[in-house]
Amino acid sequence: MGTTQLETVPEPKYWHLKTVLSEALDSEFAVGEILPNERELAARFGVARATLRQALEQLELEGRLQRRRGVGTTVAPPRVGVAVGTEQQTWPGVNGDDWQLVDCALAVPPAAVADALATGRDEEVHIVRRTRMSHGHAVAAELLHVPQASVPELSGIDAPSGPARARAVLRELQRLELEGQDRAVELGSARADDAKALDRLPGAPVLLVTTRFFAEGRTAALSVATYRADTCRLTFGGGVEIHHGPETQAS
Amino acid sequence: MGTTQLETVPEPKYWHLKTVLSEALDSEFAVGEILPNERELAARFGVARATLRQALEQLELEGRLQRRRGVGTTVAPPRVGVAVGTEQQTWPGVNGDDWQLVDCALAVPPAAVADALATGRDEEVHIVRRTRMSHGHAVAAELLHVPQASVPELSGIDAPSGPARARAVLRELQRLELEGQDRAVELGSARADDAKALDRLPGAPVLLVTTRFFAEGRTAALSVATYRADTCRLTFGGGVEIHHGPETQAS
DNA sequence: TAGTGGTCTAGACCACATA
DNA sequence: ATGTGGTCTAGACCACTAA
Repeated sequence: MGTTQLETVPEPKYWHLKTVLSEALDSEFAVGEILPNERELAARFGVARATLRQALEQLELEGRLQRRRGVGTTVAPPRVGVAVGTEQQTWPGVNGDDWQLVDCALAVPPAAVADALATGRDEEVHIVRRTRMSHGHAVAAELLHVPQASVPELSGIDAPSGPARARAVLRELQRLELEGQDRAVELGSARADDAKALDRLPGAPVLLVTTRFFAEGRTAALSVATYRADTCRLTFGGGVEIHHGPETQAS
Repeated sequence: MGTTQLETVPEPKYWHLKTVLSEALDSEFAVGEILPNERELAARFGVARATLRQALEQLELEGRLQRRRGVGTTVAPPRVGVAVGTEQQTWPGVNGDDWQLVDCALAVPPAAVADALATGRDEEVHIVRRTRMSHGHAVAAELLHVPQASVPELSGIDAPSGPARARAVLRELQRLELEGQDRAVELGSARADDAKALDRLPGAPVLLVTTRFFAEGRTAALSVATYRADTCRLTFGGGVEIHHGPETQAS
C-alpha cells in the first residue's frame, strides 16, 4: 500500500529524462535559447553525464535540440520542409532550383553506384557535386553521377574541373529526353566530407535520397543526396507546409 | 621522417573501428551470421566496450547489423525497398495494399495532428491503427486520423471498436472524392507502442511518413506512419529495386 | 543457468569556440 | 584561459533469450 510502483516496468532513466526534458523544452524554453551545460544538467537530475547525454542524443535526433562543441546546447527551431519530389520530373539543374554547383570530377564511383548505372566497376564517370541551401544554411550535399556515355558531346574545350565543368555536364545532360525517374529515401550516417559541408560531425544521422534518371532506355544519371536528418523534413508532392507541435505558437 | 602521422587529425577510435568492422562485414561474414559478443570484440580491438558499442550503433543505424538482447549481433540483410509513393493517389485501404487493420478508437489526437486537421484541440477523431507487413516482418505501424466530419454517415450499428470498426471507417472515407495528397518524411524515434509493434526497443530510429489526404476542400484524413529505419528503404515512384553494395552478390 | 546486449556510473582527457 | 560538447575507460548491474 502506498508503494504504487511495485509492478511498474523499470523504465530506463534516460528515457524518463528525455520525457522530462522534452516537456521542459515545450514550456520553459524558447527557440535558440541555450540550455545549462551537460555537467550541470546531469547533476541537477542526479544522473551520470553519460546518461544525460543519452537523453540529449535522442532529442537531437528528433530535431528538438542542437549541440555544438565549444558552444553549448540550444533549442532547435522546427524542422524546415524541403521539397524533394514534385509532380513533373526534370533533370537536375534546370532553371530555378536552389542547388549550387560546387565542382566536377572524373572518378570511379562506389561499386553500388556503378551497378546502378550499369557501368563497369572500374569505369570513370562524371561526378558533379552540388549543395542545397535553405534559409541560409546548407541542408544537403549531393553527388550526381553521370556516365560518360550520357554526355558524349562534352567538349574537351570546357574547363577540366570546377563549377564551369559541372555546368557543362548538366547542360549536356539536359539535351537528353528524360523518360522517368524514381527515388528512394533511407537513413544513413554522414561521410566525413558531407559532414563538413553540412556543418556536422562525421557520422551524424542523415537522410539519403537516391534518385535515378532514365533516358535512352537506361539509367542516364544517378544522384545521391545527403540531407541533414536533424533539421530537415523532406516533402513530396504539393510541398505545402505542415504545422508542427507546440512550436507553432510563434516567433 | 618516418613519423608519417605527425599531422594526421586524430580520428576517433569508434570511427576507425566502424570502418574496420564494415570492411570485415563485406569480406568475412555472411548475412545472418552471428558476430563475436561485444566483450570479446572489444578485447580483440583493444578498446573499452562502450567504444566498441559506439561503432556497432552506427553500423546498426546504417542497416548493416542487427542486435538483439539475449541473442547477439548478426549481420543484417540488405534493406528492403518499401513502396511509399506511387503515381496515382488513392485512399488508404483500397483493394490490395499490404496493410493490416489492427483496431480503431475515438480519441483526442496530439495538438500537431489536430492543427493539421483543423479540428479543435479537444475534439475526438477516429484513429485507425494499421500495420504494414513485408517479407513476413512488420515494417511499419500507422495511425490514421479521421475527423468525424469526414465520415458523417458512420453508423452506430457497426462495432464500437476493433478491426470491424476500422473497416467501417475506411469504407466511409473511400466514399469521398480524393482531391489530392502530400507526404513528408522525417527522422524520429519510436514511441513505446510503435516500438513494440515493430519489434524494436523504444527510441529506435524510425522514418516518420506523414500523409495528408485532401477532400471536400480540406484535410479529410492524416496518416502518420512509423517505418523501421534500420531495415527499410522507402521508395517513391516506379518502385523498382535499386541494387546495393557488395551485398548484391547473393543470399 | 549461462550468455547476450542494454543501462549506468564516475571519473579522465581532448577538440573546439569564444572572450 | 575558460568553458563547452566529444571521446574514452573500466568497471557494475540489469533484462532478456535460449539451452
